[in-house]
Amino acid sequence: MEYNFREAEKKWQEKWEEAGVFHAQDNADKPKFYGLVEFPYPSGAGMHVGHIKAYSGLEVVSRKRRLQGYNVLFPIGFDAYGLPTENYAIKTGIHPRKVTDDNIAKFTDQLKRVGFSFDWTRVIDTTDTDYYKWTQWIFLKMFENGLAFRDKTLVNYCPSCKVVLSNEDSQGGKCDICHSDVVQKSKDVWYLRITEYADKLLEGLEKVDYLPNVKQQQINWIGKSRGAFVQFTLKNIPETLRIYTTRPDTLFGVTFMVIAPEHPLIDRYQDQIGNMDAITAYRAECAKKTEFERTQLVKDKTGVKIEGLTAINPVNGKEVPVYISDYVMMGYGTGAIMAVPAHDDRDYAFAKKFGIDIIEVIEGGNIQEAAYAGDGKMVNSGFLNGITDKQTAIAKMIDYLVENGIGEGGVQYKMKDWAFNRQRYWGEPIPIVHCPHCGMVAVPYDELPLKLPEVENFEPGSDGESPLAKIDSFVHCKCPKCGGDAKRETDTMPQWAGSSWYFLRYVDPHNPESFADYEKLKYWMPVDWYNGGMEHVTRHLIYSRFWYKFLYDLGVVPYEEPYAKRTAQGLILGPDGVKMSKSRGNVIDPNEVVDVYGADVLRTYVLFMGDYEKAAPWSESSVKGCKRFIDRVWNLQTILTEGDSYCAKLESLLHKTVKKVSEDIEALKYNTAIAALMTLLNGVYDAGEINRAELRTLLILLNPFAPHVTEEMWETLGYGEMLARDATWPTYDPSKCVDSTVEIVVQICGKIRAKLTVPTDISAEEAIRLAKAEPRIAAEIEGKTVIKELYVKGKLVNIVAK
RNA sequence: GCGGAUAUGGUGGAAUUGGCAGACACGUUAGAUUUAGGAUCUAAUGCGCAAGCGUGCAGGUUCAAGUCCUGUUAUCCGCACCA
Repeated sequence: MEYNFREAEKKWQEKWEEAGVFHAQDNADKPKFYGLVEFPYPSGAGMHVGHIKAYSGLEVVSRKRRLQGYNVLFPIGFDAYGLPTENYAIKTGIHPRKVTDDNIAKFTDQLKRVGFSFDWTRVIDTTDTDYYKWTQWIFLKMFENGLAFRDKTLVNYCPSCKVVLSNEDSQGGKCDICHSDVVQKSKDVWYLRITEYADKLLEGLEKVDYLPNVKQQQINWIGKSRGAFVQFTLKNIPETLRIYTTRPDTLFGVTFMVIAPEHPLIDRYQDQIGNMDAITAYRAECAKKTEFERTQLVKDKTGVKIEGLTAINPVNGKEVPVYISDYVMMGYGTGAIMAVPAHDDRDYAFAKKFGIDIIEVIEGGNIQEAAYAGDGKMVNSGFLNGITDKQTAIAKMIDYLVENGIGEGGVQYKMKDWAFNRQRYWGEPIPIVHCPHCGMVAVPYDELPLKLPEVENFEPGSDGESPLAKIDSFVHCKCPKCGGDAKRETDTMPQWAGSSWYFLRYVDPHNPESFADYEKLKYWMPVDWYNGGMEHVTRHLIYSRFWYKFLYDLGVVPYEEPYAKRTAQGLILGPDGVKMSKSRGNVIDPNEVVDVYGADVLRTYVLFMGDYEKAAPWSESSVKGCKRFIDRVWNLQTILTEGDSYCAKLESLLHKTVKKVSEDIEALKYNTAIAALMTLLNGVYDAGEINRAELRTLLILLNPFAPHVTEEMWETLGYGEMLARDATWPTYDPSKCVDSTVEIVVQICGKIRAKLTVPTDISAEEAIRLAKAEPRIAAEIEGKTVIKELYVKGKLVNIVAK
């Protein structure tokens, strides 16, 4: 009797939905488990198998938890604002709302066909007014608390998408969406002051269970450094030049200063600069370079000496020249540095090129050859001379700076404030009104949601203005404060906004009074386990932690961290071993796999194909292997016998399998969990029969991976109505995981010479005696001196003889 | 350049505290079944005719090393002139 997976899968998906078995119960008496997967962006291309792998991990954990008696929240939703949809709308003229709805319908259908146990009563859509009302609400709270502000600065601008991008969206000088070169542009933009939470984000990492490299990436991204600010007086100019350094201990080795091309000092003292023409020319040259060029041309240092500007080293009164160079960034520290060529590679390269003095202040390197960044004895350094410990020297110097009022210790972060707006249509409107009298005024809370107006043309303005700016009825409004004529903010929020708090809405998705009820949050939060892609570890994961911590400070969410545990799945590569992409044509559509082999096979394969955390190529023939496995499970019916307890032949194997599968699922080792189930299956066929009690255990263990076939067998064979609702996860007896006899190897000097079957609890003496009694071993040690004899319990006997 | 990871059969990948390397699959080969193909079942399958040799490479520690130590190479990922 062949297994009709098409019929069975459809049937069980409907039954689960009818019975509501995967609905999370609020405030239930059971222990809770909140498993979270990154909700998809509903693109027109539909899902690919990578999504399936990403969701299958916690799908298995969630199903197992339910069988273990947990109240499980395993939700799904759609992160639906974003550029691809908008660009598609521009191209086709179809409204993004329609595009989004169609795509969501497509994704929903695909997800349901795989049989994921999501709670479909809690689906959220970030473009839904009931949802983005609260996104706007959180933004206004940030605005109220000074965390959302507007500032004019150089921004990363994508000329192709016509949008301002955050640093995170323009890594490597390429637009994250269309991959064209990003240019620098001066613009008035919204920022979220994420830097204010830098320390909290850093400290919070100590309390959570994230993969080590996830933590490390966040630490690097935040990029905290300790150092000192130092004031250098300028000759003939009534102003000081403030610099940041991590090496205040090398202050005596300063031979020049460098300021960034955009440094404001230059504009203020143009008259006193002898070579303003050359400097203006250099600045123009730098402005032309994209961020990418500027950071890529690392090898070659360029710059211009500023004639007429001389700085005075505050620790020794020495006069040093000031240069302008683009190896110093305006956006980090103070945009000015003290250069110590003897002990910094970049300063060294610059000094060599411009023929500037190099003064050694730390012994240990050869400054004729290269800069020396290591430790050593301080020399040429006044009161620091003779110190050999860097930390002591730094501490002493900072004390000196403070005492003399010329500087202080300080910290800097690589992380910048978050550019929080896009000049685009398909995003949450920023609920702010610009009033000529009152300035920026928040839209009152009771007017939320501020709905996205209908427009005809989604194309952004040529100067990078939002399409909303063209809608008069939207733009013109009354100031909520003074009632006078005012204009609305026309920028929208970036793609990352909606995903920064979605996990909170799942807890209470239909609440009209607040983003989520505090008591429900207290029950469900924090997310027990969050799985997603490595690519979201520095952006989404930091942003959402920031929003959550802000809400925590407001007192509207409990607990300090949103996610207790974070893991990441590896990519599924194309059959050609390269990352799947439309352009390469190596994308695998999950629907096709479901059609041909069934959902259970797809689910099993994506978890069996390799280490869950590593990338692995798709292999059609390995999919067939999983198909064979499922069919062999189905065919167990042909050798089923009666029996309500494990028979002796399979007892130990069953206990071992329960242990292995239970433990491996928790450790993200789905591939070996499935391998253990295959081993069990092979064992059953070797035994030639399986009784009802044994099959029951096998079905439950396999259920999280292959829920349809196991349900179908559960019902057909009369175990009950519904496995997912009625079954209990099996337990194992550790004493039964051990066999009564074990095969050990006998080694001579570490080389295997014989194998021996002995009782598991054999004594060392007895094992060695038996080993020596083996004819082959006896022959080997004949005439030699036995130096050492070892017995490793249940493993081996090793006899060292000469 | 900095940080992190990885390296095991023809392929994907397994291997507690160091203790039988190659679990489980895929593929391949042979056989059975089948009109044929496919599917299924059975057996074999690291390399070598052998003694032996085998976990990127070179050393080291140990009775014993994929695992620990030192050095080195390659690949991948993240950050990248961050002072």
